[in-house]
Amino acid sequence: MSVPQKYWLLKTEPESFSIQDLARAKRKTTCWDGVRNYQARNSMRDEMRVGDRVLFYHSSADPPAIVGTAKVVRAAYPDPTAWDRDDSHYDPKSTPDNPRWFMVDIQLERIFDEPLALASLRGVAALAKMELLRKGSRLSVQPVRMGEFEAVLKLAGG
DNA sequence: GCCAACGTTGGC
DNA sequence: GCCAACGTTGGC
Repeated sequence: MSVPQKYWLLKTEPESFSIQDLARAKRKTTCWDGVRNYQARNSMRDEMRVGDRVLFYHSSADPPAIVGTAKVVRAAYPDPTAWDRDDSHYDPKSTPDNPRWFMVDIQLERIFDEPLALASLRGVAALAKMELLRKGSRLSVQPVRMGEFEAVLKLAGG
C-alpha cells in the first residue's frame, strides 16, 4: 500500500506564470522552480510525493483566486535556477554538489470554470482554518487539509 | 543567541 | 501605493 496522497496549495503570480501558461505547456507540466523560502522548500523536498493534489492559486491578481487543480508528477529534485547567475532566483550558496533549493513537477488537472476569489472563500465554514485565509499568510507552498481540498472542489462545482 | 534593520510578500 | 506580516541578515 502506498502512502495516502497529500494536498497542497501553490501560489504564483499570473504575470510571471499562470494556470493558462500551464495549460499551454508541453504535457501540461511544469517544474515549480524559484521557491526560495525554507519552509516551502521543506514541504516540497520532504513531504510532496507523486500523486499529491495541488490547488493552483493566483496571487497579486485581480481578484486573487484559486483557479484550478494540478497534481505532483515528479518528486523533489534540485532547482538549477539557483546556480544560474543570470536567473533572478540565483543563490550563490546553492551548488550542483550541494543544492539548497528544490522543485517538483506538476501537471494541470483542471481549470475552474470560475476562479474562486479569495474574498469569496472567507466565511466558508469548511475553510475556516485554511492557511491561505490566515492573516498575513505568505507561504507560497502550503499544506491543505483533505476536507479543505474537497470543500474547494465542491465550491468549484465538482 | 538576541534583536534591530531591512527586504519581500501580497491583500487591499 | 500603502502597509502589516513575516523571513533574513548581521552587529554585538
